[in-house]
Amino acid sequence: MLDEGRKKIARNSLLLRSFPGEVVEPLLTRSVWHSYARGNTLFMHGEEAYSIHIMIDGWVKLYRVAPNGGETVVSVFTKGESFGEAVAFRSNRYPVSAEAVTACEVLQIPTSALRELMRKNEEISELILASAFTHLHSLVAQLEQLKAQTGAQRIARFLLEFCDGEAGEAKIQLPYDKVLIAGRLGMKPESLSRAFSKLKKFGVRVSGSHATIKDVDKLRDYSESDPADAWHKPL
Amino acid sequence: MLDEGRKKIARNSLLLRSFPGEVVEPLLTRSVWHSYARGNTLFMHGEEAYSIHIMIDGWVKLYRVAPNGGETVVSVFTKGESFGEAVAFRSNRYPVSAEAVTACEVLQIPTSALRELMRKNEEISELILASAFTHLHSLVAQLEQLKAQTGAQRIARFLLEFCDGEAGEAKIQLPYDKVLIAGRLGMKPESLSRAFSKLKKFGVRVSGSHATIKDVDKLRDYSESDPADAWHKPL
DNA sequence: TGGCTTCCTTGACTTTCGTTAAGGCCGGCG
DNA sequence: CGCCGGCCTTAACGAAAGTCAAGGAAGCCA
Repeated sequence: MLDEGRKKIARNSLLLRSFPGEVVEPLLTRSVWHSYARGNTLFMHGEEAYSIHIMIDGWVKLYRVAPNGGETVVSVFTKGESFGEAVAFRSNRYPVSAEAVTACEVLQIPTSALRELMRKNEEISELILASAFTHLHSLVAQLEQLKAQTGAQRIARFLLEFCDGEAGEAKIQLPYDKVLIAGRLGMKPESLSRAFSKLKKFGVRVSGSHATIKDVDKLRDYSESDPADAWHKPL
Repeated sequence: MLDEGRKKIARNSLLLRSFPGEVVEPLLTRSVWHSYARGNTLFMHGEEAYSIHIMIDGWVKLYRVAPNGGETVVSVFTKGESFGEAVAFRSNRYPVSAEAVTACEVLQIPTSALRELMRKNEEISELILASAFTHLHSLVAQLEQLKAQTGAQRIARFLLEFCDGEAGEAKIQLPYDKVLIAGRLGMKPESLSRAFSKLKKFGVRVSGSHATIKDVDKLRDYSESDPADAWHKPL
């Protein structure tokens, strides 16, 4: 069941922490707890959605498989994040599939419980929509990056997301394996490798799942520069 | 003001036609009518959103400008479609900019009117969210296409969207200029040209803003095939 | 320890696409 | 009519990324 540590993470999740305090406990009571081993499927594209998902631990990827067999990673979630809010409103079908990429623990709130709550508490609708809007927003950002930046720049940006506010040197733990990072950034693992080596001359070292950035600001400059200009940047 | 023809289009728009009949008229009365010349800006990225937009005529593009200056077309809307629903819930800022790509007419419903309505009528929240969800869905589809398909395949799919259900031969009017089509599909105009000529051997002719497809099903096959296999497809 | 798998990297080759530059088509206008 | 300016196409080149194939490093298990 739900032990206190897990409950605490759930209460602090991006979605629930904006909820008025008195509604959270009843929601948790009605929620379902699930553990998944690496490689397990949470749900498939086209399935009907009965719950929204809050990550307690581990990593989950949302992906689609194109008619031609190519897999597209849409997003990757971890502790405190949530997905499936948009389908919670109407009984709807998932537009993507979800798979555990590490062992993970997920809290699942039945949409029925949420809808009931929405009816009693007007504010909840807006909060849930705000989450959906955040996802929409991040998809737009992803589109932009994919169209306007080179692979190496996308990785740079990806790395920078993990050093919050730090300046100068930063050490980073890569959160999941490189095949998935490549997928998330829209390229093949081979291209990822090559892109990493390009970043060496901007002060990035990678070994195993550990990366170090010599100068965060310099890397940020690079990640926002025009690809066409990148070659004549001073080192 | 709102003449009857325009009102009719508005009432039949994807958003409003799902609304209960009695609430539509008051909404229209509180709405604002706008005409834009080609090239005019409806709103800019970062501006605060006071209304949602329903297209009555013409075409509007939503786009973002990356820090490095590159423009990304996020989506393109025409008659009967609407955008900006997601920001209507909370007073929020637009995540994209909007520009008229042809002369166009737009109906703008103040978010205040909608919110008032949402409070009175529980169902409306869900309907608006359904719209937002549709957009989210189409962004996911766009991501997938961008990552998993070649330029020529994306154009094929784009063309196929305009021949609804037809089989065999189809004639299509390209809706806007090729620079914008290229942007919408994530490529440069030159690449679009080249891709069009690749499609010749799949029975696609383009001249000016007019295109003909000899065999819709064959083109659909091509658009869904694995890029790696495409070359040994029988003609 | 040795064999095995999994994950990652490298290299050579090919395709795709952006870049640059040049030229064609066409409609407006003097 | 002839000139001009958009808009589109073509070609030549180079950069970026996918494909194919080989090999290295780390971990697991007997």
